[in-house]
Amino acid sequence: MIAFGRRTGYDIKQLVDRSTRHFWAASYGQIYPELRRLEEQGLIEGHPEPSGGRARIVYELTDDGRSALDDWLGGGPPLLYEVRDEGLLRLFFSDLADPGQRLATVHEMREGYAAKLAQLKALRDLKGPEMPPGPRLTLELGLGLTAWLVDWCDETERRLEREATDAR
Amino acid sequence: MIAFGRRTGYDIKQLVDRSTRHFWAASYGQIYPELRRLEEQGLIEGHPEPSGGRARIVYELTDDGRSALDDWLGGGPPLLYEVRDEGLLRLFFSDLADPGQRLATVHEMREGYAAKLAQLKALRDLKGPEMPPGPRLTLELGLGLTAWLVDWCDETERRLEREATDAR
DNA sequence: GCCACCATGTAATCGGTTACATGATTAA
DNA sequence: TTAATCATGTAACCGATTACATGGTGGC
Repeated sequence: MIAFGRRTGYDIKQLVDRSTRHFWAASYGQIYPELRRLEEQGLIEGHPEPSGGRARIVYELTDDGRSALDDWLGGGPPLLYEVRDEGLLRLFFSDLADPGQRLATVHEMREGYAAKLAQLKALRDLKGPEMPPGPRLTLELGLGLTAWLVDWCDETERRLEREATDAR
Repeated sequence: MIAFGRRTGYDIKQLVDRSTRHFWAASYGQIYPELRRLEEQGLIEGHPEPSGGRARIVYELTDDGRSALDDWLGGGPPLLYEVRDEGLLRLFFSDLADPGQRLATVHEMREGYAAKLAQLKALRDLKGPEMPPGPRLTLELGLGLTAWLVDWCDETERRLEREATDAR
């Protein structure tokens, strides 16, 4: 985020929430200590620039930081990929509950995915078409993927309903 | 997992790796201490059942455990949903690298998703059609979702290649 | 005899969240 | 004047991973 331009910790938090949040979140409790660590390592540099009487530290990338970034961008070690989806967990164990419960769980999942989809759409409409290719691509993927999830839930709900009536 | 039948910690680890791993992973370092905590809370009960000279503790659900499970299955608090995808992170920041890098990143992502898809397919072929509906549904979703991701990467690779040649 | 598998566990550490504390600035 | 926003930070805790340590069993 700092490589895109000089940033405060606060800036970074806002940016993350408006861009990478759906596949990589961050909290203040993570950001501020990390900024200190990165500065100790000489990868970034903080400059106090109070705005009025309000404390403010703007960070920028050092040459070392830039080359560390380039290393990471250039790839190498396998890419981390992790998902935690409690809805799916509930669905997995749904054979342990009464039959109607499964349909309710899928519906709950659908609501969750739909809410996420709405957030991503709002983001797209807010940022508009003047986005750089990188952020644009990740947003497009997020929109497509989440829409797929909503559709899957819809189809599965219908299938479960059909099966339930067939069984009668 | 214990609700599906009596299990050792080792059993649980194997099961998780063969079923929920793609949306909810667990390690020994998490499982064994958690079994102790659940027993302290009276939700499960461990019975030492050595197999030969090999130590072995089989756990089963108590009535309290069963009703705690039912509460969770019945829903309530919003479902946790978290993703960490380093490939997407790299793609997001790809405007900071040279143009060709983006294509390489998308390709790397494709390889990762394809590997995951292969694992899920192996799981399906292994377990076959005699799966209960819950596990079957989550596996189907995993397969569909991961296939969608592979397709997205393929399409995006083609799009980026086309744009690169058009620009010349 | 050896290797894959069964089986249990812990110590160190990590990455991260939650909740709190503080206070200035700006726009309605 | 008051609410939203800008801005920094920490303490307590949590959930989890990694790496290690140990040893028995079963099949080739």
